[in-house]
Amino acid sequence: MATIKDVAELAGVSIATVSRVVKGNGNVSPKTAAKVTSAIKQLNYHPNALARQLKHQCTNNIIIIIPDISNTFFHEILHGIEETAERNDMHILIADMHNKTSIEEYYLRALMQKEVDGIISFSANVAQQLLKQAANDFPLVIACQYLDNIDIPSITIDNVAAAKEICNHLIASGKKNIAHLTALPNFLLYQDRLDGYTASLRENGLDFRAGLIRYCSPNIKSGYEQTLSLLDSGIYFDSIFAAGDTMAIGAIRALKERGISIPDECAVAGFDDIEMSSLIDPPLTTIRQPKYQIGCDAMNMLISLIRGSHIAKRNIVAEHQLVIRQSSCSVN
Amino acid sequence: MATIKDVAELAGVSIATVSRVVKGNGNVSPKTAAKVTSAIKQLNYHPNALARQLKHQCTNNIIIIIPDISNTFFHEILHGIEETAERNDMHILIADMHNKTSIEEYYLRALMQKEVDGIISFSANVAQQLLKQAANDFPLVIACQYLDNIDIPSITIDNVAAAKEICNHLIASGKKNIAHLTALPNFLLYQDRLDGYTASLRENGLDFRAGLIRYCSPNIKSGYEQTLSLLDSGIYFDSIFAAGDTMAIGAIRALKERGISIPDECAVAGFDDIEMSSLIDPPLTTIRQPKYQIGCDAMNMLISLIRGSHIAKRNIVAEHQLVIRQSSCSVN
DNA sequence: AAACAAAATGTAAACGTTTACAAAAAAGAA
DNA sequence: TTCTTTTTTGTAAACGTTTACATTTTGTTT
Repeated sequence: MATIKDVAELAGVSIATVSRVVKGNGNVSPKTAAKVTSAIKQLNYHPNALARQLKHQCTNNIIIIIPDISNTFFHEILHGIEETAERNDMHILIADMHNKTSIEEYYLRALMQKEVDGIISFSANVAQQLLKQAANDFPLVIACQYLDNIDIPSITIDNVAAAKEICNHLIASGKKNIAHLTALPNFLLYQDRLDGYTASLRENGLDFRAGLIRYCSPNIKSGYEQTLSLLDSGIYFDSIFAAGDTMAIGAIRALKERGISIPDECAVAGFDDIEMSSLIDPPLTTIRQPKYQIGCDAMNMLISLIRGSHIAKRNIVAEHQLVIRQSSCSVN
Repeated sequence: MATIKDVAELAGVSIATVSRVVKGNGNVSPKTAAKVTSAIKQLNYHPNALARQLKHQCTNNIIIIIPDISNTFFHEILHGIEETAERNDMHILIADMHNKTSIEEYYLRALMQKEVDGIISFSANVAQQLLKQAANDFPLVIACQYLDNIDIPSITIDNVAAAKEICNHLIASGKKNIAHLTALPNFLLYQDRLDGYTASLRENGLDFRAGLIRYCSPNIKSGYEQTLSLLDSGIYFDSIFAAGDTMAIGAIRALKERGISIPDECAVAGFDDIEMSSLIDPPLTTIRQPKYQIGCDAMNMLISLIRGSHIAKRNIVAEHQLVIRQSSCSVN
């Protein structure tokens, strides 16, 4: 590997001059520039990024921590992030946790070690102590994750209110026995949605029945399996609220397979409004999150943090929207 | 930001000693270690990763370049990559090109500047010169992309043979008018699949008709639209071979919407065997790529390149498999 | 041709680590 | 106690850049 020194030697100039040529803007005479350029070509020289970053104390790289990249929910958010990043000359890299918290921890450490300029995390699944410490001294934004009263820059919708709203809708449609598919509550947001569900029942004078709650992994297969198991359990229900569209899609598959009519015999509602939800049969009633906008806002927030500029709001609550489709209402 | 110097000063030792304590293995007396540890805590010191990497000349980070992260085809491959990486203490980061070649170029440059230890790219959509140069001196593996006779470590299936095989299957099922949905041929692999299609026609004595070829973006929506446009064109066809499952799924949606029975009036075949393909109605006939294995192999290859060990095969051809489902055969 | 200003180049000190090597301190053996 | 050996510590030179400052070269003005 040729270094700047080799180039300087070959071109017969000082390393400072080489650096100026590489950077482009420095005052260097055309003759010298030509000599240097030729030496660079000849040696196939590439400036070392680490040395440069060390000197500049910044990398222009930022990392997005995603719990599971195959969850399509994140894709549109990523668009928003990517486009905002590009406008600001930042480069984003995605760390797929694959639901392993060790990965989140690793990159939070990388942030504190200045290996990257900032992080947007869609997980918050490590020791609160670590999160707090990272957010305190470094640019970190938590998105789509509720945090129990620690002050970290964040953006999220109001999951409790949204879940309540969609359950109220089911109840208003005449359903009184709502089953709930949720995911393991290591993510607080599933806890929030469960809270919204119970709040809705309570406010409508319905009983909470533990037998109607099923824990899934947040994917189609698991939603499918848990719905079958629910059907086999013999417990009566006339609707399903799944805390994620993937689980809801699995539920629809199971119901159809058993010949149960949707929504008449059993209505289904999801959460997130992923792309597939409007395409399946029947189209899925769900909560739409302003995904693209969340991405943009999260990135803008992070950039402000990196630049040290003032942040108007450290905790943004984005607007959600109830999207009613045929899975919950015959007449639309 | 506290540096190693600050810690050394506070603890009253040399920076070498601090370094030894941080690293963990060095010979340092318990008393000194305690002093240093306390100073580290007190100053909230985190070693600078860039300085460390500069010294070590390696980062343990490798980048995966993906054309479009929302293409589920890549997700299972990523599993293979991630698990192999973890076993080897490497950390992977995903660069989503979002189909912009500028991003691929940027990270190839990052590789040459030693910002990362290696790259696996699922794109090859920049100047061949750049690719060649990068692969020549740095650890780079191209996966799932055919490269026109340049010698770069790679792994791929035989796209021509696979496409031929699936078209032969359609023809053997009695279809004689196969439409083809393909994607813009900036990716050579689509060219390959088209070649397989034409080869199959030729070998079976059927005419190639340009009107049966439609160019899509490789996603559901575009497959849907192009199929509708094909139907509206009035050109007769009795089957569709889509060069990707997402396009095929769009095609199925369009056919169903128009009340055309699958596979009797029109058979459909895809390519890739993504998760959704076995779940839709009717299940999709397709070519399965050994995705997980491709991920493992690509990563292992890259690790060998990084370690400088000998590589048995620089160009791996993975085995594909024709998966026949109901979208092409009523009786299965 | 001398005096000056402007442009081009070089020198050397950073950036924050790691690590050979040297030196000092502690422990063990005689 | 004195001499070795072992353990612990420190010194200083890397790693490959950038950049303030000093110096030299070039060009302009008189």
